[in-house]
Amino acid sequence: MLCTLKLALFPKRLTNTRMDSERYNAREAEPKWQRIWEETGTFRTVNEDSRPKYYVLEMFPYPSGRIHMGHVRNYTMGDVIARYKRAKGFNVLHPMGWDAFGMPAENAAMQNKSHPAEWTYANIATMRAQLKSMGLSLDWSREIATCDAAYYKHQQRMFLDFLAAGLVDRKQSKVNWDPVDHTVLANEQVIDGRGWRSGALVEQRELTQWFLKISNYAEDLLAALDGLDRWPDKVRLMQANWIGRSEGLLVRFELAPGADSDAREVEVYTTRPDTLFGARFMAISADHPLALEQSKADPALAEFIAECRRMGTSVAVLETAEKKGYDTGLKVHHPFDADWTLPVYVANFVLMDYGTGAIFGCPAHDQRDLDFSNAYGLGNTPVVCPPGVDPATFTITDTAYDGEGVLINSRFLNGLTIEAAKEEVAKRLEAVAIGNRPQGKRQVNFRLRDWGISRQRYWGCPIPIIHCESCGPVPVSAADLPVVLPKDVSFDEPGNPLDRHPTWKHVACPKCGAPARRETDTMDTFVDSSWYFARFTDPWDTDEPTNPKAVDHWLPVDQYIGGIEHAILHLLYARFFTRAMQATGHAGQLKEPFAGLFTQGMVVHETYRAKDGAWVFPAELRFEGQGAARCAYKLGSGEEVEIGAIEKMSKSKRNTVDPDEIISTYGADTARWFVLSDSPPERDVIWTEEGVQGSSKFVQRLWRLLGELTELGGQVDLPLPAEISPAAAAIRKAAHGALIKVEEDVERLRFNRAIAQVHDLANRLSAAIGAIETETIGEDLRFAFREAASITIRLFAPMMPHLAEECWARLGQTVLGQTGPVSEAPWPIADPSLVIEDTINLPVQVNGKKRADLTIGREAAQSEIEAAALALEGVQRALEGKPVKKIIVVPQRIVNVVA
RNA sequence: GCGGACGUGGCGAAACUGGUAGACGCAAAGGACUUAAAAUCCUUCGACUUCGGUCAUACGGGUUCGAUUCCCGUCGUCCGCACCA
Repeated sequence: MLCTLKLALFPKRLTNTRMDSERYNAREAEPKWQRIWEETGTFRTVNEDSRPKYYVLEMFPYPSGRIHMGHVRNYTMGDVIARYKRAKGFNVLHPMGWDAFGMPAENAAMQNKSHPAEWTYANIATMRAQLKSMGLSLDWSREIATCDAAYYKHQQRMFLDFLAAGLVDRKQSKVNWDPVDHTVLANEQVIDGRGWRSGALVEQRELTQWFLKISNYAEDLLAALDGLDRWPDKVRLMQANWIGRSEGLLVRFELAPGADSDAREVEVYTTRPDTLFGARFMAISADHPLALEQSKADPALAEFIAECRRMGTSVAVLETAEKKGYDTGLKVHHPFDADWTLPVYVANFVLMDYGTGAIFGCPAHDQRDLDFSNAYGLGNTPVVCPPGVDPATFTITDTAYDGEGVLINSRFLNGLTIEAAKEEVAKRLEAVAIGNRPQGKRQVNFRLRDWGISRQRYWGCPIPIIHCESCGPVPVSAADLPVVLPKDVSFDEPGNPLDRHPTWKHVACPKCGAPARRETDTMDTFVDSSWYFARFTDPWDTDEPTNPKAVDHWLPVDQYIGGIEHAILHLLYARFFTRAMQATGHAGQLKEPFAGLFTQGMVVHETYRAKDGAWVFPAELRFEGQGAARCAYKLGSGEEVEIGAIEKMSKSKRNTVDPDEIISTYGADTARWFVLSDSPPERDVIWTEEGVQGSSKFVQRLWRLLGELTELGGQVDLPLPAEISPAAAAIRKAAHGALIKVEEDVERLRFNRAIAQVHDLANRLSAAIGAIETETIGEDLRFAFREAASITIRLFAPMMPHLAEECWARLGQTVLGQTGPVSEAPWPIADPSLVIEDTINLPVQVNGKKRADLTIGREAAQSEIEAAALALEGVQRALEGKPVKKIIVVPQRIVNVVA
């Protein structure tokens, strides 16, 4: 646009017109190549192929409306890998789909009176076109959308299979209720006491829910993390913490006689049985059956329990909440001493859903117990004495001791280490029986809870269950799948439209035929994304969710790429689903879904704020000055706005840059190059206008450089002559050296380094061109130029595929025998011998400080190097006549003279 | 509170397994070309310097011939988990 306008205004600028025509025109070239790739099916992948497979996958997007820069970064990285692996001879699977169910579609429906399906499919169409304009090497023939009945019918089928396999549970439980979205949230979806999507403070409610029994696999999900050696340690650690394994002991405490209770005992779970002789009280949860029983005859206790329930579970509440308790008057016997009784409190800090909902309190060695004990005057008994402290004087007042030590005040445990004492207690309590059960039992506990998947929403996968008065919940028969969402729904009022639909839920019981009612809850959308990677391997199968042959062929995903925000939720669910699918015959031999995981950083941008506090888009601003003096002004009014912190691009802060605008202004290659260039891929990248312009300039520079190389390379493709000039050797060295490094960097996903290598190569080739006299170009130089052009194009082709195609096509006009697009060309083969030189440069240090450089034969003997190093002027000066003690020569690296 | 990561020029960053600290890019300064601008090309670019060097990888120690890299401590930033018994 700008160019043509200029030409119209200044028609006399003929020289510039010529210059303009020599510029690379991304706006013409990019759609052209995208069309060619599509028409020739360049990136279509066939399952039956003799080449080794490589499955590269980026986390599929939610069709929110338009793609953002985070998508551009994510999909560019995946595309570089896909294109590189394709060039390396792999049969690459690189599919794309849509995580299409979810709340925003319903919110949009409420606001715009449009149907969620309409909204979603329109967004998919927009975003598909946007992704295509990025030039991604995707196999669009495998595209899936999770909101298609063709997809979710398989999900319903797997739900039924999981149900039959005992992997589904229906139970009443306390759930996290999001009062804004009017739906239940899984534990994983509650962040700091708030809904992960709505940000609303989560409430506790009792509801009957469907659960997937992820806790069945807790042990395996934890243990298998060790084998995921191509996952970031951080993610593995986060998952391990989330699963939260602990080894402990179940201990039964008998109720002392005289208690008015049906219960005979209270069981506690402890990881510190060694501190049993430090016990001062027992505390049970407000939801513990014994507490509930006792409250029936004790109104004060009932009130206390109600108070506990009213208390929120948000961080703020928990941090400030006092440790409160209510003495039930009940007593329990100490397991090792029938004459020793402990009072039983109902306490607000004991959780019903961890362990047994009851603990014994050892104030001396647990801060929380100590706070409680001090508040209620229960005292404490130190039983672990820190090393070097006299047991006789060791006391605890305000700070519990939870470190290492030796047991004291503990009868038969005295003198033992903590570990030995734990073992001794376990052994003794296992040997004692109460009734026909031992008093103690070792138990491994997990923090991981089962995955509640019921959501009171419309736009999700219907749970294929029918509730019958007499038969209970009855699975829909597989032949009746899919249970399709009704289209005629209204979003006029809050709540679940499925539930208030006039006819949809009224069906006959599949078992007895009596009138019954459909389950109106739909599945958590994380279910949809827990198996899509498997569906991609054969998305055409209409009968089965997956084709086990295709699953076994393609999976695990060799390289999965996405944001760190999915470190627990999606990645843990997908790992669980893989196991559940395997148990039900849907996942072949697959153990883990993602062999390699990479979590990329975000795209961040400066924020701008007007005087009235409103956020301003960068596109609405012009900038003046630099550094501290840099200012931003609104384009229309000229009002100065405040330049704020660099933050994640977000619509609310208006610090976004629209990929479409960047692509139409600079081209997709520029955008791709920029998001890869500045920062390491796992770190955040700061989007700047200068940076994009830099990338754009480099696109033009490569276009010119390759034009020159192509021209200098000549018209024929003769072999390399025997006689090679130093200039030609230098060019070959630069090209092959860069090739070796780029290959290594791309393999290790260090795209920023790979890009630096391409820059460096361009600098070297420019310098080489500048240094030669055009008349003296011999066949050796021509060969070197042709070779350098061919290598360079293929090096940057994964990052900037359109530019590469244009350069490749131009080169193909001069070099005989080169046909086809660069997207189908093999990766160049490096010749390492070209990079090795006869003489090397060795830095020489004296006492660890560099004093000189030594240029010496590559294979020089140690004695030769030592003598030459000592003879250097810089070394002699630094030695100041001091005698040399020894000389360290690290071959090919460094010489250090120690004086 | 528990667990983890990180800290390098004006900025984004490199530096392999302990071996020349700052590759590459951005920004900046100077120059060439131009009536001028853009674009392009060339040069400079950690600090100090008596031009020999000296000091520099958050700070303080240690190991080593040699430390951005390994160890200990301090400070700071970020992330995850959090009444988990």
